[in-house]
Amino acid sequence: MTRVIKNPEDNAGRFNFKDIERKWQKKWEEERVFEAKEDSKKRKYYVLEMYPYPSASFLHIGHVRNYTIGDIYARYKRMKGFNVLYPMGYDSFGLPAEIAAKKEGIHPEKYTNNSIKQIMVYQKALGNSYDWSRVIASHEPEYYKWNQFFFLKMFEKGLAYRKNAPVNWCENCQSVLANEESEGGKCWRCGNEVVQKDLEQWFFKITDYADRLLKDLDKIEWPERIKEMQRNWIGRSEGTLAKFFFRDSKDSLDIFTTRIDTIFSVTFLVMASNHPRVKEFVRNTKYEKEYTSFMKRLELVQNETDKDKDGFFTGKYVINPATGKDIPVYVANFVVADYGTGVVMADAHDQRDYEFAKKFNIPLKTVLRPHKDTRVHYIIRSLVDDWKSKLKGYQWSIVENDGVEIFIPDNKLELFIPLGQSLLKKGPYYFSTRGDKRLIIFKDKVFDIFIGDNNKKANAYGASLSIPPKELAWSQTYEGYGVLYNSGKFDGLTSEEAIPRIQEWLAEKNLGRKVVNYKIRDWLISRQRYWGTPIPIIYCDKCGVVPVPEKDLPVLLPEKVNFGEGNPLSTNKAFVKTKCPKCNGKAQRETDTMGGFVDSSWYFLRYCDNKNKKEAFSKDKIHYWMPVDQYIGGAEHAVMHLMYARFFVKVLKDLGYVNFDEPFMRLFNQGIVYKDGAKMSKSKGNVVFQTDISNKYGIDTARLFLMMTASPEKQMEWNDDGVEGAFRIINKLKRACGTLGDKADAREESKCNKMIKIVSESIEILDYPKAIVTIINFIDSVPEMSKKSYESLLKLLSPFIPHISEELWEAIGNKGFISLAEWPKADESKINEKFEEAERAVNKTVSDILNVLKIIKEKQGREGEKIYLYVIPNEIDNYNADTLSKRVQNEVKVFAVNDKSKYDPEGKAGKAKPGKPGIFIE
RNA sequence: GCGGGGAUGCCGGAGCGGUCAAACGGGCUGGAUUUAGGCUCCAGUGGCUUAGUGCUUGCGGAGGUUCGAAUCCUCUUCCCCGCACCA
Repeated sequence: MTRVIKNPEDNAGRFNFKDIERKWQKKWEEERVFEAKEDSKKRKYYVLEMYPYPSASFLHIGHVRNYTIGDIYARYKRMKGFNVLYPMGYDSFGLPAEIAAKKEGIHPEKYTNNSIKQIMVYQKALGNSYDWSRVIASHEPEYYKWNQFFFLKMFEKGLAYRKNAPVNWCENCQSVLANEESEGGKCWRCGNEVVQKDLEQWFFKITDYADRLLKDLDKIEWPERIKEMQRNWIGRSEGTLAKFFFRDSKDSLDIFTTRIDTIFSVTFLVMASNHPRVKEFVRNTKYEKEYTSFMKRLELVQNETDKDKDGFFTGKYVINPATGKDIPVYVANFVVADYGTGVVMADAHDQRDYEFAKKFNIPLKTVLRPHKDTRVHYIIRSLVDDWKSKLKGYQWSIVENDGVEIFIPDNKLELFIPLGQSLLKKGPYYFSTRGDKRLIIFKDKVFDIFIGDNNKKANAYGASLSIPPKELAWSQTYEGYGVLYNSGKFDGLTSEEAIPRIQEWLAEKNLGRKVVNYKIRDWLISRQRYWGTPIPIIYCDKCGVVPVPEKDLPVLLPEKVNFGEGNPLSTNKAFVKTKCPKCNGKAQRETDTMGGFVDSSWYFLRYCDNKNKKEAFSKDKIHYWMPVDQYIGGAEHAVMHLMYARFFVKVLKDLGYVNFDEPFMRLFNQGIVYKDGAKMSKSKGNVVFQTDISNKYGIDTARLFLMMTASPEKQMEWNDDGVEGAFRIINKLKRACGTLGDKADAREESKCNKMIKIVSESIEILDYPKAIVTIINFIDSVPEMSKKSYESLLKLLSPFIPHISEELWEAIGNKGFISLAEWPKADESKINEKFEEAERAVNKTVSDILNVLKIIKEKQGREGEKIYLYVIPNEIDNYNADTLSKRVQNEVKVFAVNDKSKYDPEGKAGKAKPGKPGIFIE
């Protein structure tokens, strides 16, 4: 399967990749080429990759790809003259270290330090241009001290608080999880089922920032899908809070709805089963039995998608504030306790409510029909001689001589069928509506039709559409906006008009108000694990919850704890037992630690000032470097790290520590590297290691291959064979080095400048494959280039293949690092498209000649004879004549007629006349 | 169900209204060089065909807009990703 080149280094002609890599990596380090210094005169650029978890003691080519994407950008910007900050560090707190500790009997700290040491060796072998003097690791007290510091600041402001709440618990990890970490009911880390538990936990009040987190998304250049995920997660919706009072009581149930326009339709309420008041309602009533059996049923189907509607009557009645009528309160399995108030008003204009009502025989009342102006128009494309008979049983009338308007009483839906001349061609035909996605058929007939939002458009599309027949059913609910009826004084209003009016009306009566609701929940930061930042809180028997005074920070993570006996920190008595900072009395420390996403919420700030002992970072340095200009990382953090970090920065701004709103101005999501159709993983055994490739071909080859094969944002399939292509390109580059000329001709200059232009533009937007392809094309089309072009070429390539570029840069007599050389500028005045045209002409001529040859040889049997070929000098200059000769393997002599003597000293060509093409055969 | 992204040769992928669909890489076929292999170089690689610088198709499917569409519009099928009974 894998083709192995025996000694690639021999083939490369004296290249010894390993030596070259070591040589330049050493030089870069010794001369501190990539260390960033604040310099107010220089424009800064901050490139950052999400800092890795140092668990793996190896790097696979997926890692290599991720790091290379950032390195290329950093190197490019550096050569462009920016003061580049490009750091690396480690997200070193977390569960894997603890698991390894348990398994192998190594202390997590030792395990982590070893891992970091190991991964650093591999990372350094990549030759990336990191500023290694700024390394940070979040498990170090110098780092996590500031987690505690910021926690205390947030505690002061009420942004960190403790509450008892139902939380996500992962049995496997033995810890709670944040909402964001529970992915579809599974633990994000281990995939274990997440269960609900009521626990007292620490939260950060991210909900206070929901609106800003949403609005500021417009300020940043992120992939749309990530922004969209965040928007969905924040889940802002404007609606109404309405009060439903109990009969003869001052007590009420609050509901949240976005569709207060349907309030007159509300004939019952539904509550979430775990709503705190449900138990109270049914206690000691005949409904308690129903409750118990429902809860049992619920558990059984908990993890099924598409559950049937289920629930029970609570025995309570409330008053519909609009109609004044008594309506029953049910518990239903489709109501989410977490969203809104956990109580929903139910009516005839919601599919779920409708189904529920049918099942429990609750009466329904419709109050909405579709808008006049959103009336659905149809075209029948078929020839319907008997169309009138099709409409039998429906109420219909001809409108304005060009259509049929049909009224279906049950559904309050009007259909409009224009009868233009473009219709009535061929069958079959059926009806469907757009917008609310409902489809309608006439009896059992199927109509081939198209829907437009107005008559004219429907006509325009009409002839073109064909919708395949389906078994269609008309759902009984109309869920869209429409026109109100059965709604008292609001009759005749559209939904859009009615919503604010009803809100006002309810507000006047103190029965409701306009509200904005968010889906996002507060960020649960407590973890019942050892390997994390201790939460700096003390519980005093007298004073209650007391923050650890700043001067006592950091609260060090105790070295000795027992694993497997619940919360590890609680097993260290000396740690737990402490004195109250306020009253000096007996007190206990908090034994939960902070989740790792706290660490990663501000690490990018610490890079700017990683050695600061007095503060987390100095303002001056932060304000010089921040925000991160280009952030690179996986999409899996869309609503976790990327949300938390944004929140954290906003908090820090409000606390006066930073002066910007957003941490990452541009975000880039790299794609995943697959092998044999699956994500690389040790357990699947489909891992291609960094060293597999770098030992054989050198790390530069691996980089080049990874970058040229697929756009960085795309997922890619690793293919061993493909590496050789990249390897050949490097060899070609090396060969070109041996034939450098003094001066470039106009053609070369044109091509070179064009290359510079395209490559620069492509790298700028991280379109690396395009940049590489452009460079390859240049090498192929100018095999013997001038030294100047070659130097430009090397510079353009150096971000991709830094070691080899340095080596060749030195080999052709340059001093200093190409890594610090100035990025070439394209001189657009030198670019001339006529050279491209000439090339096209050559290509065409080549195939012509080969065809002619074929004819002569095969058809005329004149093999072995000497053939002279003349071409028009305007189109083919001497360079291209040479190329032509080469490409047709010297079987044919090709030359420009205006330079006959040079190519035809014997005068054999004789009669060729300039300006006239011809083939002369001797 | 909702939202986002896709579908192009044997494969990975360019092109994103016209001047050239398939750049570039891999694979395959033939040739040159070579003791042989590798490396390197050249040509071919959607289909049809009588030699062609010719014809004809062809960018998931159907239809439309346009003088002209892989590219824009409509619908449809399938795939990937996210959210999911969010009122």
